[in-house]
Order: sequence, then structure tokens, then C-alpha cells
Amino acid sequence: MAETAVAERLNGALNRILAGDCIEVMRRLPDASVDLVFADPPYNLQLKGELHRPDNSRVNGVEEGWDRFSSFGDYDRFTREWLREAQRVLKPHGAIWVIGSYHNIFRLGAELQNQGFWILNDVVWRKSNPMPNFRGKRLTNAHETLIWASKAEASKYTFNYDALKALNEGVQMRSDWVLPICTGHERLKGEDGAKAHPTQKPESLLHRIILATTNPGDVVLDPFFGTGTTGAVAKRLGRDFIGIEREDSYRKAAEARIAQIRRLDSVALETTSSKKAEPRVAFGVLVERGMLRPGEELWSLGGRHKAKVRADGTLVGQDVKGSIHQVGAHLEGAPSCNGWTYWHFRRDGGYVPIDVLRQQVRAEMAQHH
Amino acid sequence: MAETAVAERLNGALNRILAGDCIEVMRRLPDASVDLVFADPPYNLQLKGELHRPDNSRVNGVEEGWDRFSSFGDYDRFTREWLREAQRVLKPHGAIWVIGSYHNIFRLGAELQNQGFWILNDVVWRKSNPMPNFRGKRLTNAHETLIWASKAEASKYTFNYDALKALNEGVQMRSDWVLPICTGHERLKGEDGAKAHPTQKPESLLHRIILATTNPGDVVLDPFFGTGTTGAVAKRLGRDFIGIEREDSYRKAAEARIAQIRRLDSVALETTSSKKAEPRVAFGVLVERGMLRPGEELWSLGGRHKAKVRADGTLVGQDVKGSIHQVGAHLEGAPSCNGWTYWHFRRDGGYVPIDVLRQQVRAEMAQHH
DNA sequence: CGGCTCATTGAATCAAATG
DNA sequence: ACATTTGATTCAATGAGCC
Repeated sequence: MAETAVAERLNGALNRILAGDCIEVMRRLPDASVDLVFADPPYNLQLKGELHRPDNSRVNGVEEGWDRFSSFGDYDRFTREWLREAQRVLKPHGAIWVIGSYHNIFRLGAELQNQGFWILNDVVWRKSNPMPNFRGKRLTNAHETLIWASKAEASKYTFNYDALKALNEGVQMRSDWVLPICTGHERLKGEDGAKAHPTQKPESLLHRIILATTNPGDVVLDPFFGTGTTGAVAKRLGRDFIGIEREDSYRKAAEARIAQIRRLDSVALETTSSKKAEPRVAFGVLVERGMLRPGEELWSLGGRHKAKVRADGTLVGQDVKGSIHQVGAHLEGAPSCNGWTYWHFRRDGGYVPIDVLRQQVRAEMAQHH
Repeated sequence: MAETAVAERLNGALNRILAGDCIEVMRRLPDASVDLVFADPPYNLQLKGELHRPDNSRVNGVEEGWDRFSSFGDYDRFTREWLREAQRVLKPHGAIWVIGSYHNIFRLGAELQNQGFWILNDVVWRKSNPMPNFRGKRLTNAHETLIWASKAEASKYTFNYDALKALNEGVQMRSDWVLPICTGHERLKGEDGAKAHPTQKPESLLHRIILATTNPGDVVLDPFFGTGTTGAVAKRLGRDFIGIEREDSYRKAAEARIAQIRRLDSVALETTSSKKAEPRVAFGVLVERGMLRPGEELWSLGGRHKAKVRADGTLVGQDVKGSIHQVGAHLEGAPSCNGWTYWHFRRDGGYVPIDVLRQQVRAEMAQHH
């Protein structure tokens, strides 16, 4: 059957590094099959001569052939083609991350928008230890830019809000991330001691991206796999990956690297991923259980509005009947209202939010499991 | 003579706010006549409905007609036209700054490159107090992006490296700037108390830009003048400005605002623009003068970290040697550290910041002038 | 349906100190 | 005792827009 063939085509690629040009290799992947694309394409650095430090030592920059394009138009064509394939292989609710510097990120972002991707955030990776500007002719180039976009405007993309909030000491994560560049033991070296890849990204960066925008078991495609940071982090976090890389030496280094990675056990994965949504409790359950009596009055904070509880778990207030949310919204003239925090019952002269009753129910439910 | 006519056309516009559409007005300005363009064009926010805070209050966002475009193509055409005029009126060694968010900055940057501007840096304005993400559906959009580009690749652009280094506590200025958004008394209000402009930029941002990339007497053109932050800062810093603004209410607010600004006197200008501003005091001077002894210990506040003073004005701490700033940053695992405020010496059982010693040296230096 | 917000400013309120 | 000032604390508002 066709479906089986498609599944096999995908499964054959899972957790492997496919050799070849990323556009050609992506063409062989089935439609709507991956959850996330992470792409670190060539930056089109347009370097002129060599750069030396003030002590005259030579800066070992990006000089590889894969970063040479003849013009902006040439780079745009390349971008357009690989983005088109990336969009095709994404599931309807999938998303993409791209990273770049001022040399290429504007072209990349514009092309994403042109192809119908819907930008969700641009994120600044603020390097805690950037290379200084030796010549004193510009500002220290201390950041790179990432763009996070869903496949389309209507996509219900994945965002593990609570996991990121936890990562950020309890306040919501911002669009600027301070992370060190990849150095030390994490930086892959060749047998000659030289760095294996000129632009290896830190695992901390991929950790945050994969944690934020995928779930365990999701498939992450990296069409510019390099030495495999995406694969290493995906494997550790219990995600599947598909890598595409043209250069033999990078593939080899990546394979050795990823083979040594161990998947975190499910407990560790659970704690790093978002807190499970708490079980839904219908307001009517509070009435069924006798925690609130039919006919009892609920109050908005301060007692400005009131409504009466009915046996079926709806409320009736001034000129309005409906759910706790609907009645609250109507009385406030608001577009919406969280009835759980809006409505209060009276105890000992004070107002207690009905949400505490829901907490009790949830606690009891947890006991029985 | 033709030259005189051109000079008159320019002089007639200096330190004035020209009314009208920026493209049409720029067409009347002579070629190669301004040193810097600062442009804060509409962001093309593509807003859908209203946004409410969790407490149901409504966010008063950008609803003005000037931010509405029918498509990306429409926005691109607009961008192309005003950028073309901006480039024409720039002197050969002139430069441009543009600011935007992820909604428009990629299109803006790509068009800059297409027209032959040469990008020097992209700069991230990290907002210290951004609006949070109320829905918990994305990252807090906590930054905006600026692009600094010269008129052409060959332009010998202005960059006051030392002034920016001085502004940044003696280490070279990075491409990420932390500045608060424009609030409080600085935010212009109408007679009804409502904000006069929905997107007024902070003066601190323009101060840094104008200080960094112009010299006193230079001409700064702002084609989207709004309520005149560019003009206010330019005037204060002894630069000339040309503003262009379509909306009467913004022009009026800007004129009243700028009329109240006083140009800094030449001494203050000198101090803001040169590294001699606050006379730089090397830490080693404190050792030379016997205010601190080699071998003496310095402490972080609370005494969590310590380091030893060496005779050459460097510190040595746990596994690290270097300047007071470097050692502090290393021990804190921070990207940077102001050693003057970080390090303390012990006196009478308390911690005294070494900055007080620097103040003493500066006071003594002032005596001799 | 119902879950979801951070840093800052400035006003309002109240307590303590002063004249 | 009463009016005034100062300081501490709390409360309310809001900023280039997001299911």
C-alpha cells in the first residue's frame, strides 16, 4: 500500500544522517512528515581578506566553499528552494527555526514570509563570550538571530510555555537568550586538534529550542546537519531526528558524537518537559458533590456582581444565564472571563474563589490513582 | 548659481519639520546633502483583533491607518521608494539606521542590501521592561532590531569607537543594547492625557546612535519624524536635523518639544563625545598611588568571591587572572562586569567599593586643572 | 472553554515625625 | 491638639498586538 511505502520512506531516514545536497535529499522525504525543522544554513559571509588580531595572529574564520555564493540573487534562489522543500515535508502544525547573522538573516526572514510561513518570534542569541571587534571599526558582533515560524498562519504550533517559564526561574521566557558560544570539551576537534566545523552551535541553544517547540517522540529535521548538534540534543531529549549533510568529514564526526549520547530516562524527560495539563473539572461536579448548593449565591470580588448556582452547574445572574465563564464575561462586559477565578463564595465574612473547590476535587482525584 | 540654490534648499530645511509624505518631501531635498538617516518606518504589524490582558483590560496598541498595508508586496514597494530617496540624499560617506520588529525588519534589511547599502551591524535593543506575552503562546517579544548600514560598501562611515567604549565602562560596545522603553515624563501626552504617539522611541536610544555615528554639526534626516525624538536628541547634541512628518498632531507635539531643548555647551559636548569625558582612571593607578597594596584582597559584595591585587593593576582570583572587569565577570559567570562597582575593599568591618578610590583620583586630577 | 502577565511609574493611602 | 511634611506601602495603569 502507498501509505506503508510512505511510512517506510520516513522510518528509513529516522535517526540517520543522509548524505547529499539537502534540497535533493529532502525531495525524497514524504510530504507532511516532520514536526520541526531546524536549519543553520550557510551565512553568505562575503568575507574579503584575512582578519588578524591586534597581536597579528590570524583569525581562523569561515572559508569553506559551501559558504560562497556569487550574488544575493544566487543566495535567494538557494534559500527559496530549500525552504520550499522544508515547508512541504512539515506537518500542517509543524514549525521551523532558522539561524543567521546580519549577512543572511534578512533574506532568510523575508523568504520565509514570502512562502507563507508565519513568524512567531525572532529570537536573539546573545553571546556571553563573543569575539571582539579587533579593528575598532564597528560594534562587537555579539549576537545571532533566530526566527521561529509555523508552517502557516493557521498552524497550531507546539509551545511548551511552562517548561520555558521554569527554565527562566519562574518568569516567562523572553526573546533574548544569553548563552555562551561552543567551546571547550563540547567543541568537536579533528585528529589534528583543529575544530571539526567552523560554526558548531552550542547544545544549550538546541536544548532550549527542542524543549520549547517539540514533544517527546516528535521528528526533527536538520537539513544542514554539520557535526550534528541537533541530532545529539534530539536524541538526548527523546526526539527522533533526520540529518542531511553533504560533507563526509562532518557526517563522520556527527555519527561518532551521536553514538555516545544516551537518551534521558523518562523521569528526567518528564521533569524537563512541560507540566501536564491538570485534569479538567466541570463546575457542575462541585454542585454534584455538595461543595456548593443549588440556589447558593456567588459573588465577584468585592461583591459588585452576584449570581445564583443552579442544579445543572450553570449560573443565573442579572438578565443572564450560562456557564460560570459566560455569566462573568457578560456582567463585566468583557470579551471573556475565567469563571474559576472570577466567582467567589462567602465564608466567615470573606470571599473565597471557587477555584479552591476545584483544587480540592483535583486532589481527591489524584488520591484515587 | 546652481550650488547656491542647492545650499539654500538644504538650509531652508535644517532644524525644521517638513510636512507631507516622506517620499515626496525627500524628492525636493538635494543629492548628497545629509550625513545620517534615522528611520523608524511603520512596522506593518498585521494585527487581527483586539488584545486583552488577563484582567480583561484592553491593550491600547497601534491602530493608526499609517500602519496598514494590503500585502507584503505593497509594503516592499513603499520600502523600496523611501530607501531609494534616502540613499540619494545621503553624502557618499553617509550612513543609515533603521529600526523594526520581526514583522518588517527582514524585508527592510533585504531591501537595504538590494539597494547597495552595506550593512555594518545589526543591533538589538533589549527592552528592560517589555510588555509581557499575555496569552502564553509565544516568547515575550522583548527586543527590537536596528540595522546600521553605510551608503555603499566603499563609504568611509563615521564611528566614534572611543566614545561608545567610554559609555560602556571601558569595554567595547556590543551589538546588544539594554535600554528601557519610553515611559514616564519622557512620554509625550496629549491634552486628554493619552499618549501622543503610539510608538515613541526613548531618547537614550537616539543618544547612543547619534553619538556613535555622527559628529557635531552633522545633518541627521528622519523621514518618519513622529513626535521628534531624533530632532530633540540631535539638537541637544549639537547636530542639525531635518524632520519629515505627515500627521499634523505629531508635528505640533514635536515642535513644542524641541523648542524646549537646549544645546549642550561645548564642554559638555566634549565630555559626552570623547573618552576624556570622565577622565579614565586605570585601576593600576590606585596601586601606584598606594591606595591599594599589591597582595591586598578585594571582595565581591557579601564576600562570596575574592581576588588579590597585583602590582601591575591586575587581579588574580580562583583560576583566573586579568582586569578587575574580567575577573569579576569570570567569577560571576557573567558576560561582563563593571569591576569598579563589583570589587570592594574592607574597612572597619564593612565593604567599600573601589569606585570611591577612583572618585578620589578624579577629584585630585580636577584640582590640577 | 478557560488559561494567560512583567517592569515600571505614579497616584493614593496611611503612619510617623515635626512645627 | 492640630496642621503639615515625610516616608513607607499598596494599588492601579500600561507598553510597536499574541490563542
